[in-house]
Amino acid sequence: MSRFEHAQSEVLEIADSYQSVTAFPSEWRKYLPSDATSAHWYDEAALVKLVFHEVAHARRGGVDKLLRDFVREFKGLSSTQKAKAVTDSLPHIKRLSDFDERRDDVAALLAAMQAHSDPPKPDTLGAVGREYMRSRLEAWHDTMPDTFEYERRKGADGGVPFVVEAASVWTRKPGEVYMGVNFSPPFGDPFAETYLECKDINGYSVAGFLYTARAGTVGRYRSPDYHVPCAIAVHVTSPVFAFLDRAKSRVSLNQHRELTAALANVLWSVTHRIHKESKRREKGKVRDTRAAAKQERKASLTMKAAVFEVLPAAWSHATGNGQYPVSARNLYYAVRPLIQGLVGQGKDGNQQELDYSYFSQTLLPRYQADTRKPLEGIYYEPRGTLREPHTGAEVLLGTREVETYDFPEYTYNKILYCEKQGLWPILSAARIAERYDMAVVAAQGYATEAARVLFEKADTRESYQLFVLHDADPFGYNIALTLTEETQRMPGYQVDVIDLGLNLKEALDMGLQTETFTREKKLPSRLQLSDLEREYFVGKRISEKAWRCRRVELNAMTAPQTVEYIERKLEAEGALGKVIPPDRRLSSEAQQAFAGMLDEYVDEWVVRLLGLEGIKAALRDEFRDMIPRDLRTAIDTTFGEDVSRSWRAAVGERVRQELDRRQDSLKARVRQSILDAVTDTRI
DNA sequence: AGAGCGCTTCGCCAACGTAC
DNA sequence: GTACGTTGGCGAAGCGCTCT
Repeated sequence: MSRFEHAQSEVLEIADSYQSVTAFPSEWRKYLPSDATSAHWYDEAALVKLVFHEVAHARRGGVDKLLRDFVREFKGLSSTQKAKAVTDSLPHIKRLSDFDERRDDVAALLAAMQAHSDPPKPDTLGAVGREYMRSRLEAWHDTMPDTFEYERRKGADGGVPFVVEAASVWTRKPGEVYMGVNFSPPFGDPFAETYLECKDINGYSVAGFLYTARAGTVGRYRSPDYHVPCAIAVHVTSPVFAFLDRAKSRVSLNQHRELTAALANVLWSVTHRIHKESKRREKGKVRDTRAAAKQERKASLTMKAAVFEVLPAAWSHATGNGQYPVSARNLYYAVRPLIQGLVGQGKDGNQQELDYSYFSQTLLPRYQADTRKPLEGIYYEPRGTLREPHTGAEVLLGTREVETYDFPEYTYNKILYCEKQGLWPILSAARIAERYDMAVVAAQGYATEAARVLFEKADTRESYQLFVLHDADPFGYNIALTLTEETQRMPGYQVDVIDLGLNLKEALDMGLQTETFTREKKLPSRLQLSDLEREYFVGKRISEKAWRCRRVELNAMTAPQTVEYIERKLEAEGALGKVIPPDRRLSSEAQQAFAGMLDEYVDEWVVRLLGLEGIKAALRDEFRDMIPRDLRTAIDTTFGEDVSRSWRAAVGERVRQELDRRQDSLKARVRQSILDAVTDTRI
């Protein structure tokens, strides 16, 4: 809504609330529409309008006035001598209808009439006056003593006189604005679109001006409660309003500089004390609210502080005092209700919410770093998998899994970290892990803490060769970097990791396809880039904070290319050979294998020689009645002893009971069967 | 001229967002 | 899941304006 429309929309509201400040009849001299007007109040256009209004009237059967009579109706021109002097200057005009042929002569008429009469003084217009305004304002409001102010200005605007007066009084309850024009309440606000300005106060319409002066009382222009409540009276007397038709009035007043300036002036005079005091109170108010907000903030904690404060309790609650292992997410759910009431309100005025990733990725690690002791039993969900060659074992890279993982002896001597999980099927099919005795970590992007703990262990406590495979883009490079060097989250971490690439130059030399991507962040600051890499990764700026860059992804290679690439790089980087343990281990392995295999061999031949399968079948048949029937009772008994067992276990146990009970006779029968078999001459 | 106040600037930190 | 750049709010410090 424009300022104009805004002002306009207030007009009706204002009009409704206005009351006349005068009561007719009254004792004051006042200008009435029926009073003679002065020639000085007209401009040419206004006089033309008046003259031809008379001419039109004559056409419809009215009197076609003599010019002389018309002139004498004006203020200061009623004497016959002055009228003669005016008419003499227009010898061709007898009656007003004569202007029909000579429209231009109206200007001459106006000039002559103005020349022969004095401009009327504003005093002739009269004013409501100080005492009357005081009595009215005090009658209508509960006012504060010694706060009444009154100001009057007289003047002329291009010869048209005016009197403006205004009064104000401090009230106990918010007051009103009373507006009068020529001793009458105006239809609308005649100043609605009039710009009023005095000193640093300004505004459209009286209400707007008063609002800026912090003495607003009407509708949307009402000042806030902490301002000085007041009532204002404004009165303007001027024939100007008689000449302005309603449609034109509001806009036209902007032309009346003297009048509007005087109006703004008297308004300023009667409101500047209110203004000052309101401003003073406003400052206090602002200070108070600021102090209150500050107090509020002090009373409430930041999210971080609140989380740190409740973490011990949340931990106890979530883990049952350390009884159970609990994921970071579960701990988060324990923290959430506890910080209620500790943290303040967010920007939207609602209680601030704790974001899971903020909690788990920022606050929880920082808390543990600050307190220098990890929260017992809290683990992060695994992400990524380590696959051992030969054994087929898979290790999920989670906190707990890595903690309990023991490197298998003489099984592999290399670990490859691969940024892309999708590469695993290719590596698996190519049997790279087995051919190089190399475990493969298939991950997604940045390594988890667990993955890096594993690497640290493999590098320092054991002596594995570590490799990383990544995209030829800034983030791939950074992933490789964070696998080697410490980060905020893992201070002190330092592991030798061999970078297999993808290196940008190599990728381009291989003729791999590049692709473009949009970067909306700075490059990771720790990267050391070659000129070529800088050209590709810095890219071209396409907007305020976006760059168009190029990269090569691992996926740009075909599967055979990938395999060939990895093998080539492993050779080039001096990958260790296959795992071969020392002599002692070799012979102990051989002994173990020998013993194991011999045992198997003997077992098998004993079974065959004695015909054990036949003996077993015969005994099964013979002791068939040992199979228990009271199975449901047995299950009930077992469950009663230990509810964690299964029905299968209960049945098995019952069968064993029966076997144990009759083991002597069983043993005897087995013994007899074997003896029979041994004495059998067929062996 | 000095006190008091408010505005601007700067650095810090919590929190968020974007990238993998 | 992790890394780290960006944002936004706050307080401290410094400066300048206003008022007395």
